Amino acid sequence: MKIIAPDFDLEKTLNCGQVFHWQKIGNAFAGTIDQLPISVEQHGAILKIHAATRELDGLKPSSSKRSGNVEAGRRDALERVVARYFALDYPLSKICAAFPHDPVMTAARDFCRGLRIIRQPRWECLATFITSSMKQVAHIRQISLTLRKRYGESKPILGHEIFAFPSAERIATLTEPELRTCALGYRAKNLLATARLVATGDADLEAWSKLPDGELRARLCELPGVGAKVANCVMLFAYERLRAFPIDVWIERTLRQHYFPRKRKVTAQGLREFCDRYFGEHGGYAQQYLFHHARRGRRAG
DNA sequence: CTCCAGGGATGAT
DNA sequence: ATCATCCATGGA
Repeated sequence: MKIIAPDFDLEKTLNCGQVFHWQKIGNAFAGTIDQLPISVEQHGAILKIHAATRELDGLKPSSSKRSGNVEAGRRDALERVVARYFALDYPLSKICAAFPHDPVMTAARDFCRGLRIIRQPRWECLATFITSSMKQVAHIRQISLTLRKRYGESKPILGHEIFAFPSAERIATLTEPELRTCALGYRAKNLLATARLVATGDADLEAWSKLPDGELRARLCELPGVGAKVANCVMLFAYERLRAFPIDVWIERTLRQHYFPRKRKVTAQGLREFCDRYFGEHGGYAQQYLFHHARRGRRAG
């Protein structure tokens, strides 16, 4: 099926470092939206979507009455799932127009046109970013793939086998030595401990969605392996908190270089306060644009 | 080979 | 409150 996706760049959205499991197959990207395996191919403002029919029947039925047309119901459900995941309902042009008007931000905005912050499943996003500490994007992708292949559910799409991210309950059944064989290193202990908290319900990721930003960040930071940076990533990518501003080594380098040139003695706390004040309501979006531009903006390839 | 990566926890100033 | 160190692993 096809859906219209204005102000959207699929490749930038999936390769900007916010999500780590989508695989390029020909001109399409294959992956899962939570448990649903799909492939997506972009042609201008049109997205061509493929999904297995039997998987669609597990989706919630449409609220609009379609007079018992099963096929139409499936298409409607699939369109809603895809549009929600890629956040096609967000007014991207307005968000970008509200960015600060400085040369650095303008260059990033031009480079990242069509990049959207997507709505990721909470546990999947949290678990992935726990494994991200001091890792390059390429290796985070490799860890995600290994976890999915070993402990996730297999889902065929377009003749390829892809895998859903394993549940917290599944991870919680493992031992630390088992997890370490997925090349997680010291992060295995944190992932396992957090999986157990989520599996038992002591950490209720869904209920936390009702908390204000400060309390949500505090709850996330109580989890093993989650500090301010990972918490802000999860808030931005899985809780729709567009103000959350993750500061990693790339962003810190960019900020110091372009916004505080020739100035020593800018503390981490000082940077934090500057980001909150200067980038404001959609700071997370601005951050992601700066991040992607800094990483991929002027590379050789 | 060396350097570094979407950091966090802990302990010492 | 800020700084130093350690933690595993692999890409560049």
